[in-house]
Amino acid sequence: MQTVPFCLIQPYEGVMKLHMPHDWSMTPREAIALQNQLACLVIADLPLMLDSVRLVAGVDVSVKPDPATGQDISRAAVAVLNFPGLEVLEVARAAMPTPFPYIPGLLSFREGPVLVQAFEKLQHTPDVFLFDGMGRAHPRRIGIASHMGLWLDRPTVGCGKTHLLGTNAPVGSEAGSYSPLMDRDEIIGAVLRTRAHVKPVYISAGHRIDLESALALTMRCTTRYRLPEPIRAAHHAAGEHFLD
DNA sequence: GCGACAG
DNA sequence: ATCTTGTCGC
Repeated sequence: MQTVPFCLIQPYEGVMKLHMPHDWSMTPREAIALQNQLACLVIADLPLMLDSVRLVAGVDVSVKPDPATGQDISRAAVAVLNFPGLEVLEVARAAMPTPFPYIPGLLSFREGPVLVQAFEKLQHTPDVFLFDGMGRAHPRRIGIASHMGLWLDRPTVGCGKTHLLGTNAPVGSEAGSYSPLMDRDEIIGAVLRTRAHVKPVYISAGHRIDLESALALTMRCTTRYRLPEPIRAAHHAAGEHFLD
């Protein structure tokens, strides 16, 4: 009698429901038009009660050329950690040919498609997602964290490693210090020193969360390193391990 | 025209 | 993002 190795049994569909399906194949000009349409749906003034958070997800994508064909392959990883323990409970992955060039302001059209595939495999329903990139701190107020937040209909936070938009005063040297990130008269995010003696990160509300909650969550997800643990776990999973 | 520009 | 050598420090 044939038996299926237990470790190979994988449900085809996960438990996450996606709420904002739309086509990803479009020109940069059309992508900008779509962003302008979707931006008004983003909610960025909703407090998130951290005491009610049980699961936090980190999201990341790596791009590497296929050794054989040379074409770029995007690999997405979503790591689910318990909170506040920050132990990795699940890692969902997906891969596909990179569908869109890197254009500042249009990152979600490059990384969104493969991320959606990874979201569909999740066996947990995270209370909040941390993204490697911006949320509202974006020219049209809809960076990848906000855009994916609409698909997930769950709280999302943008945590970028470098600057995209906005101005800010110098950030204090103490862990937890931050300066508002301004675009004209609007607060679009904050530059946050997660640890002493490290470069600050760029935090912004993604969707269904406010900036204050995003900052507090980021600090409570950060332990020994500059970046919060969920993102580190996702980055690690998207980079090295690749068996799909 | 020139500089800036998430990952 | 990825490309890459050495180097400083626990």
